[in-house]
Amino acid sequence: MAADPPTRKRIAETRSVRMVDVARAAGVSSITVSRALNSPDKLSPATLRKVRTAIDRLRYVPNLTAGSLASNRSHTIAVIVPTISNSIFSETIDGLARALAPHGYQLLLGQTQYRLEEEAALVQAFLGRRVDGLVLTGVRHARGVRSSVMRAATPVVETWDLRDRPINMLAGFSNVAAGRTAARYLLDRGYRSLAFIGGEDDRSAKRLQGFRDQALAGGAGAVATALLPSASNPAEAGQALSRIFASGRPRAIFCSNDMLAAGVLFECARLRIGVPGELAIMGFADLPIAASVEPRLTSIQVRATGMGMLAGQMLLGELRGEPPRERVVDLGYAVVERAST
Amino acid sequence: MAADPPTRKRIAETRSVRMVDVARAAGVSSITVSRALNSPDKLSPATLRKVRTAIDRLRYVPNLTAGSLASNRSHTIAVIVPTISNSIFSETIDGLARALAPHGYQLLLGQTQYRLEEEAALVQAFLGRRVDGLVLTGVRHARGVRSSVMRAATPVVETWDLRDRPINMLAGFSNVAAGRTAARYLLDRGYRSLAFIGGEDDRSAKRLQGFRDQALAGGAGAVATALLPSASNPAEAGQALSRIFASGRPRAIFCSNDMLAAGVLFECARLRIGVPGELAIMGFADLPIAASVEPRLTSIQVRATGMGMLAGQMLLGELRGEPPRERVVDLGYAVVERAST
DNA sequence: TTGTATGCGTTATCAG
DNA sequence: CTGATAACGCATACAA
Repeated sequence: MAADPPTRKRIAETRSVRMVDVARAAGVSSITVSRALNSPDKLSPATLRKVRTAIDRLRYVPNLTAGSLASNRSHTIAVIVPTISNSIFSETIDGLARALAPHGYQLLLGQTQYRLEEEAALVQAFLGRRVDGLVLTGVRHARGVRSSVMRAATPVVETWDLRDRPINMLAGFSNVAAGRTAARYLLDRGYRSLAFIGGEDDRSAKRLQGFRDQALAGGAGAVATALLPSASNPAEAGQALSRIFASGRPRAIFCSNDMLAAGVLFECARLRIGVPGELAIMGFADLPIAASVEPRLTSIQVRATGMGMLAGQMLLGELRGEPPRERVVDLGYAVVERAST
Repeated sequence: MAADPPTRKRIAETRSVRMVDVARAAGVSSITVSRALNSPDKLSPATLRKVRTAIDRLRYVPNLTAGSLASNRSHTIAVIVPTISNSIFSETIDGLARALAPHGYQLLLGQTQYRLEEEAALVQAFLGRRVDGLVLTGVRHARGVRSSVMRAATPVVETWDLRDRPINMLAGFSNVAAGRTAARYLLDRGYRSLAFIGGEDDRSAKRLQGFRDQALAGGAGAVATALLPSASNPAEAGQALSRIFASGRPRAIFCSNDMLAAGVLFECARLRIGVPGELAIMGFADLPIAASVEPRLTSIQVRATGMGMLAGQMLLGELRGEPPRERVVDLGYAVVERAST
């Protein structure tokens, strides 16, 4: 009893029920118990019943650690994200979890707080745990990550960005192209002076790059820019707006995350700035909140959940030994036009 | 090389580098390598250097699965939440991860989708993995959960609610009392007809219960109520508001989550309903968005992150063998008054 | 400070 | 369909 130290001690000293104990109770060998658990169809119904009865009676809980060591399969997938607090990533994790759960795979979670060295340390730790697969965020990694993963021959899926030669597999989209599309969309609607609010991370930087390139190409001037450390706090985005206003009044603003866009929208409400009349706002990711605020936010939809599910399916396929049809899947993105632009 | 099937096969057939290999290369025994990894201060500087050189040269990655089996310590904590998509829970997970990371513990994540049987299955799976600790959401569990956990003598912390006799430890607050406080707060400000929008889960139900009890005791009539399956989608909250309006116009509404409160606020903007002039809105959890919307939301702050951190500290203490000072910690809650009421 | 012997609980292999 | 035996790779206990 965990709540009761003396009792607990007694139990801890009692050796826990093992497979052989079940085997003895059922009058079979321990390998038969193993099969009852892992491939029940290989046993006769009678034996199976005996074993299951013994398992229930002894309340046997198989030690999966021992199983992992023996079989060299941990039935564990690790996912590494910058932070779980940014809902774009929790959506991806949710999708991944949903894809894996029916197959009995468990999820190990690691957060880098947007620091590459942290990612490298996590990868090392997860490889030590002999995870069966790895899901990474982004395509830029600390040196050593790529080679460690490849040496371990662990299947990996990179997400949330695109490139030609992934470590192993990739399910993502082009952030640069998405940024370009945002600029083109705004330019097409006649907005000439543009601004950008986003995070400091690699992917946000790429969206900015695409946005800026297209703005220049389209004849708009320089893009007023504010970069935030946290990347998803709406209040900070509101403050960033003031900083941008300090050096001029853009006609439209693109935010690299809907939470930031929402923060900008709320700040406009406080400042009595009409949206989209005086300032058009465009978000990114198409989170639930984008469709809920007033006016509803135009956004770029990126299928965060789908990315997680696809990553899961790619890993499962690889683990089953099926060669994947495509190692790089570009899930694309789509402009969702609403009232804010 | 994961990207290259033939090579991969070759590597898979090559036996991976083990501790003995490092030991041989360094001219020591394997236990010395083990100590270099786990208790380096017990080795002479010279030996330590030799071993580390060998580790680097051979690119040795310790097999933590084998270590877990031998030491009966997995350095793994499992956390089970209804869903990671609800940011109140991702905050708690974040706090937990932050508390554990410096101590080398990894996090296993399980989602129940608000289903108790799912929780029971996850607990079973995690106990099989011999996690060193378990963090559960809420105090209501499927039958068998309590006894399984106690039999395994695995430290466990329940969160997000309160009760006298936890399975083992608890870091939470009283949802019933929080609901009462919300009602009292609104009644004190003269709002007489009250409404509630929340989820269908146990904790939301308790907030409603407290809210309703206090409303009755305070002389307000029946509480118009809408229960949502998803518990955190702002658009659904907006629709729920219409349903409530169908049977009358409350003067104030309490939402069991700030995301829902925000959705109600946005719907009011669309319907041109003044907040708080015509309808006062009160949220729950004090998420970042509460302080960002216009008008800013009055909310009940519950320290979601702190709950996770405390849960982590309680587990770490227990794992170090320190008897906890308190098995039940009530983290309380606080009304954060803003412009929406 | 370092080493030896042994066990952790399961699954793979091969045999029957 | 069932079983005997040998790994799996590391840590603990004890010894030197």
